[in-house]
Amino acid sequence: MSKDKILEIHRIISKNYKDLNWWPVDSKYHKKNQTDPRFEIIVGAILTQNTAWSNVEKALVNLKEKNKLDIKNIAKSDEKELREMIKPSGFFNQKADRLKTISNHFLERYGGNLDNFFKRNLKEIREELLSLNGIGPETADSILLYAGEKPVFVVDAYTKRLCQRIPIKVELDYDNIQKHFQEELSKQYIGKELVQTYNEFHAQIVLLAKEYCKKKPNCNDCPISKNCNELF
DNA sequence: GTCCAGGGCCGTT
DNA sequence: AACGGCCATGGA
Repeated sequence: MSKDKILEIHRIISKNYKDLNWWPVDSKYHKKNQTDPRFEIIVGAILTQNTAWSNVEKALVNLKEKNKLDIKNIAKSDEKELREMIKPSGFFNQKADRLKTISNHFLERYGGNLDNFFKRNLKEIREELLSLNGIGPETADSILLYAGEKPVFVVDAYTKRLCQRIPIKVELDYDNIQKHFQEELSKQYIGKELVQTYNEFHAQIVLLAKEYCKKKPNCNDCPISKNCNELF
């Protein structure tokens, strides 16, 4: 077996999971209300922290009903009301704080214009996101990749579990896993294609992990079982 | 009733 | 630096 299996695994699961409409946003809503669809992704990235997406969707519906999928409107909204709206997504007290924090940040530093934020240097804006209370590495990178279309690979609990079972030969902490994926994938892709590959591959890993590489794994029929040392 | 979900923070070792 | 407890809802 080759010393790293990332590219091979990517090749295989790309066949199984195609044309993923990952991180869908409500374009109609944003068109009608003249809001920035990237902010919906940012809100979703915070709301989905350790939370099922189905619960996040309920919160997003509530936010849309009151036109809160907007930086200024969250920044000036009543926090109690905000908590109520995002309640279905769980951890609603801290998440309301986090939405406030990031909205205030974008409003104060960038006049609420995300172009002004995203056009800056990648390392700088990643550090800036990480400096905000409630924005850790996965949330920051989800924002950078899915909202900012930056070449950043998102590592989540699914990715870690997969790496542990395959296994890959790097320490299983966030930075090392990310570095490994980025080194391997950037051998094959550059520029916009690389961004698109990071985007889809993360989504593909989530689907694979939900279907097969679950906590209680389903190795039967798993498309990458031959590339994996784990056998259940 | 139990387990789990597209994490992150904080306090204790 | 590493680890455990905590945050909370809703679906399986």
